[in-house]
Amino acid sequence: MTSPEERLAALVSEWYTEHARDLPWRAPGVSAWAVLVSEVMLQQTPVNRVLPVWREWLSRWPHPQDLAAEPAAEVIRAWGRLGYPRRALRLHECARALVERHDGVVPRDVDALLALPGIGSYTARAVAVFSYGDRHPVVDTNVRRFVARAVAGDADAGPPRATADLAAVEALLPADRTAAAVASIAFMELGALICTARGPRCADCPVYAECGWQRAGRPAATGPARKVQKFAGTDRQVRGLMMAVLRDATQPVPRADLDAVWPDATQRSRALAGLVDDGLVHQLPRDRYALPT
DNA sequence: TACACGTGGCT
DNA sequence: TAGCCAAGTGT
Repeated sequence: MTSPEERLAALVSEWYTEHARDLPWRAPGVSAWAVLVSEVMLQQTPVNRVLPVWREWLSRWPHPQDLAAEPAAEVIRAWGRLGYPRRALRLHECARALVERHDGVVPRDVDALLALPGIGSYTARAVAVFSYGDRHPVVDTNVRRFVARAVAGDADAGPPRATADLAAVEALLPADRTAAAVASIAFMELGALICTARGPRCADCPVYAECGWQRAGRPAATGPARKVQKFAGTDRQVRGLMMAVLRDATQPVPRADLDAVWPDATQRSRALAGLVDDGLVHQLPRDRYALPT
């Protein structure tokens, strides 16, 4: 007897073994630290942009101790243009926490992982599953979309519901922990390559025949459209421009150099204050600024 | 719950 | 072209 849930997991897992991308953090023997770094870099960031930076980081800092020993400025510079540089700062803090609290070893326990800076519900479980092979539901945007379509029969996932989302994915996991880990990465990969947000490639989908959304006649999305983040003209754009100036500088930068990136003085002040408040920028004497030491 | 938080490629 | 989208987290 095969339940519909077991069948979904089996079909997607079989598809994965044949069609998975050959990504370096999936290679056998890759350390938990390397997996953790990849997961943080991949937060809201496309694979192709992460690849070169991840290789550089793991070559430079193969263990948490190596990153922990660096000044924050080096870490932020090495983050380059990956975006959301607070992630770099948190990864640095995470490395130091690993050294202080876990002897430099990435913990296997989800609650211990959750207690680390920059590690949330997704990343904690991703590390426990993809690195240690344990059985936990791993819920990212790809998995939520796949479950919404294949199981619920909706066009898209609704707003995140942490507890319900975890339960919905848990219900799809095979009992065996190794099979569950494969299913978890397979759901993500299917969402990334086939069950995509725009233009899903349903003709190539291993679940086509049992997909709830197909069976329902591919109904259109119902709820309000997900609001897309504005960027042009926002503080985030100003922060990004200022960070680019500071990354490229070899000496502390006068305020005037940061002011040059944006015309509106009120917005400049707010952006810079935010960067200082976040710990991404240090204010020095004589109104000069630099990346944190 | 809703919002802030970078960057760049794609349609 | 302008908007959409990409393996989320913290507050």
